[in-house]
Amino acid sequence: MSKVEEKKLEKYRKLLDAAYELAEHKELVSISIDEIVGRAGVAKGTFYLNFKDKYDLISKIILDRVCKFMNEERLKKHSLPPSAPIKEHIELLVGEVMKFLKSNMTLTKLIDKNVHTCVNAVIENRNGDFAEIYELIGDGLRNLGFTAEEVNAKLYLLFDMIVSSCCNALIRKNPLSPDRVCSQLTDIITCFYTGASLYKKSTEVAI
Amino acid sequence: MSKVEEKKLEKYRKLLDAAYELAEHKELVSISIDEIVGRAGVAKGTFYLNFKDKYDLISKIILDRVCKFMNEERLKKHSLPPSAPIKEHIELLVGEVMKFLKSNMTLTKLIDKNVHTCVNAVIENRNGDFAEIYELIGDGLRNLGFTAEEVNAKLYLLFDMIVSSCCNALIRKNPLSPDRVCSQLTDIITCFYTGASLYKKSTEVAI
Amino acid sequence: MSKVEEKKLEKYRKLLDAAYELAEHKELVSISIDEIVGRAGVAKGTFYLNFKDKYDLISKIILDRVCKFMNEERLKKHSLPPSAPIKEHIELLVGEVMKFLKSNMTLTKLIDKNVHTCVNAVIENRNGDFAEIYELIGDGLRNLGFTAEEVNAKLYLLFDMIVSSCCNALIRKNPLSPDRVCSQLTDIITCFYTGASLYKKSTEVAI
Amino acid sequence: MSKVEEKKLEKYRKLLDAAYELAEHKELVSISIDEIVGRAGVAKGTFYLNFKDKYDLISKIILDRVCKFMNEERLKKHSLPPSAPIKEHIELLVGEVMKFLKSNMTLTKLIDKNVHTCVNAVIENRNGDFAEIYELIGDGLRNLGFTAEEVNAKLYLLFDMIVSSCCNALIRKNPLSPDRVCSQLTDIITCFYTGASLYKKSTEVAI
DNA sequence: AATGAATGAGAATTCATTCAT
DNA sequence: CATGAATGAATTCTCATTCAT
Repeated sequence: MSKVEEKKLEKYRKLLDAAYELAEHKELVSISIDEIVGRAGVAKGTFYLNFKDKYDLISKIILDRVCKFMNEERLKKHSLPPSAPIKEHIELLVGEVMKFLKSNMTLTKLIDKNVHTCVNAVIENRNGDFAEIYELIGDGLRNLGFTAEEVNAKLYLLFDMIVSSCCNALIRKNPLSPDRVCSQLTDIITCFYTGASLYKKSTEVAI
Repeated sequence: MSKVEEKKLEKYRKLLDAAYELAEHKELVSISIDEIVGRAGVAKGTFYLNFKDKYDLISKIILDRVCKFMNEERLKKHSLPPSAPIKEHIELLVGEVMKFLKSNMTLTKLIDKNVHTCVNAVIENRNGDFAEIYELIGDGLRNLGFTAEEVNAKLYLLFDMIVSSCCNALIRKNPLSPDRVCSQLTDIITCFYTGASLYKKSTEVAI
Repeated sequence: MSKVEEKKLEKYRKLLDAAYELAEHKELVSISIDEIVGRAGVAKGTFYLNFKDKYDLISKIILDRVCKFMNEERLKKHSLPPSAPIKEHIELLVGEVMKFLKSNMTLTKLIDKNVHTCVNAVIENRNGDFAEIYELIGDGLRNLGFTAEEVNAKLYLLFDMIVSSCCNALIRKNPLSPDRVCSQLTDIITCFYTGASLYKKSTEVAI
Repeated sequence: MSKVEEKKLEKYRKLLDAAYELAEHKELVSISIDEIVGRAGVAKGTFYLNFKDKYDLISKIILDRVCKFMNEERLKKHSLPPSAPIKEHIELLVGEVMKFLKSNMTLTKLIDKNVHTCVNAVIENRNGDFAEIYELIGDGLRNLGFTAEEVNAKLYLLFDMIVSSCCNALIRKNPLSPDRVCSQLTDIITCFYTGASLYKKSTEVAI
């Protein structure tokens, strides 16, 4: 990377970080571009060299942060042997998503207003440890006989429910606490999983 | 109701409707109070006599509209005998929610940005035909042995998933079409239901 | 007029005058709304209560000023008996337009960039002494046998030439001085007038 | 021309053309240098190597295009024998100016805001077929006994009227259609011409 | 000569809110 | 209660111009 390109990238990062830091104290929507560039220490025009507008910036912040999550050691460290019961894998995933969001409340507030931006970003860019656990759950469903397309659809909706419910619990606490949400989500997904296996078997039988 | 009160209420309704009609063409966030009072045909000061600010107005619009949904004939007309298989009840509910939102895209866009405002409004104010179907599904879970609190938590999360996913499908179409979302949601919830019955039984057995 | 309406009108006038005064030193296009409201001593929002934007303001300034011209005594004072030769009427009109513009260079610069706004404003709103002289010339043409529509077209084009050429002479001096333009315009229009009479006669004869 | 000079000229032309093409969709005043260099495919700094600013560019565009008009075959193709009645020469000139502008509306809009830039450019740089027809009309006036200076003044004012009125008719259509403007301009100038011959004769007699 | 990243002053416009009538 | 003129801070975004490479 040339020196010029490096400098450009540095400014991009500074803007991303400045915005995130400001979002810790105020809603990003009500933070002005002036404040962001002021904190980043760049000229106002530079903002528009990097982002179309504030909403573009928000998308890019979310993408940046969730990519980090997916490579985090945390999923690996606690990770289970692939042979562990599916319920434990679900519990691990749900629990780690919640923990991650809990320790990044600023990000959580951003995601809460942009759930689908986040879900799409995660699924389209999945990699690292997250990708592994994601595939594992998918494999289970595939083994039950669902087509690849059905598996994707189900994973998408389930992951959407996880993200949306975790954010809601952390922000509004209400009507369910984060812990309750974790256990209920695990419950629901496990029941679904169990039911799915039955459902498939009976379908097969029916045929 | 006195004549004065009637007039006041009429202005309140006019404001609500004007805002909703305007939201059909533009994002409500970017509609000014000026435009709303202009279309409603009342003075600007009158707005502040009725609402704290624009966000208060948005909440009241959502509440107003979902209350109408819950009393609609549609749920009753197609309604099944309570003895029908649970899957059919779920299918009916999911299908009718999607149909309602599809024919109220303006409302759908509002809800998409305020999912939990909507879910809370619905669950707290549930009545009419919607309440019946809601109770029916709850009864099933209760019969499986879940505590009232657990039933509420599960219904909340499931309903949140329904609303959130329907809005997403209708607005972004992507990655799943509305029809796919309906069938997948029904699938997931039915599997969950089936699994839940097994889960409970095995728990009981385990105990 | 109520007190409130009076106050509103006063602010309107203040804005019109402030803008005109500022235009004496700078091009109106490069004067900011800030400067205008600053000089007028009203709030910035008030500007937008009165004008759509700066171009709307410019049109209204031109209209305001040319209406004043049309009622000025100057045309009356020197006025000729209607029976005077047409050339003298034309000379008077051209001369007075030039004198008026010369003593209102700020207005002249505005009109130079908006010739047709001005010509339309003048012709549509003509009244006072200007209207009289305008009609007189029109009468002459009508007497020659031109239809009303033809008379209007010719007057429009001739007046357009007068305004456009006077502005050009005063601003660019070049290639013709204001005096040369006056005499040449008078010449051209008089020749046209003379020729028109011949032209019409020969047409009649031809028929 | 050296290779370097050729490349430079090519960039100059690209900028001129890019600006003109952009002006087909938007007012040139509100087109940014950024857009122009973007479309031309050159760097921003290059713009300033070629033009002082945007207004310099506009002048150069007008000059470039009207020079093309003056060499067009169209005037020659339809051209009349010099002995044809003067009215036919005027009609040809007016008609061809209108046709040219009609088929170059983008240019017409530019000229409308810069009538005198255009008129000066045309008269100072006249050549080709246009120069011929221009001289022919001038000769007629000279033969009537006007001095060279008077002829120039009259031609300037008449040509100014032609350009200004054609632009106005094409852009605002109102109050006169392009066709009406053509016939009225021909009428006015022909009447002027006829009247001028009388006028001159009577002056001579008077002397 | 050519580039294009960076600048930052500055312009237009909006809009929630107040308050005298 | 209702009105709507007035406010002016705040915000977004543009853009001509510079200058290091």
